[in-house]
Amino acid sequence: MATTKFLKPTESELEILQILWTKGLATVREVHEVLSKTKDAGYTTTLKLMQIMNEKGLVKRDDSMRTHIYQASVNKEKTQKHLLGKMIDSLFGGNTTQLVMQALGEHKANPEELQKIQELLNELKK
Amino acid sequence: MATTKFLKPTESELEILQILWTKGLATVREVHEVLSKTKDAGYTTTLKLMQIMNEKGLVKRDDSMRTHIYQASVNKEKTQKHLLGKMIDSLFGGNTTQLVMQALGEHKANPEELQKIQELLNELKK
DNA sequence: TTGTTTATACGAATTTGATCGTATATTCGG
DNA sequence: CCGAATATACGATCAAATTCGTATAAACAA
Repeated sequence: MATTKFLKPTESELEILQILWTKGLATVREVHEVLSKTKDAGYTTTLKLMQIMNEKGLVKRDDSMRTHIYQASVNKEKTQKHLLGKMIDSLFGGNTTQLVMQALGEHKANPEELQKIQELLNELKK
Repeated sequence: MATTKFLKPTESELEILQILWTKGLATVREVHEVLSKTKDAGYTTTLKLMQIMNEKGLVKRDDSMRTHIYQASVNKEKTQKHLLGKMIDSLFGGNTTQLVMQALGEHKANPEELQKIQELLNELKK
């Protein structure tokens, strides 16, 4: 079995993945357009990043046309899960509850969301 | 007011901060002793890291003796809060609920901890 | 057709983090 | 007192991430 090692995306790569996870398919220009709203970087910088991500296997691309079409090749939930686990270890000493409490305490959620969490909590209590 | 900009600790620095948060005061050797249990690095590497952290203001040290005594100079909760916020933004697109759900779903908590979360949830629902 | 725009490729410079060797000073054991 | 152990300082190297300039080719507009 080809055990695909998890490749930790860098900060910049994560920003690009976010965009690709949202858009599904996108060109470098489209990604760059979104990116440049919050970040100050040239077009070729974004291009290079995405080329490297392609080499690493973080994204796939269709280069059958002049303008290549990119998409994420790593799963969003898996990536979140993995990085979240790392943070729980490195920042909260493995204490998930503490992380949850901090997250809930600090960043307010609306009633609907609280309800969703409540439901999950009910499940877990059983 | 001197608005002290938040300095994002690196992975390695975070490991050292963890140890200092636990120990309170510690020498380079003590930190290194703990560190070397999980990490393979030479003594001078740890020393250098801590010196840099001192320059950055992440730690303070008492160098009135030959063997310097270090302590964290950044607050544990504040640091957790800050980095957690960054992760919510960069990895969960600002959606705190999603992070909480993933954290709870994936990493099991015991009944007592669930109870604590329940209490916080009750508070928030009001 | 011809010049402008838009694309990728590629290489190089820069920055940052991590690692370690070596120099030097101090302390300690005997 | 003297050699071994232990401490800090400092500079150099290495790798990874980021950034961008330039070359070149394709598409487009007039």
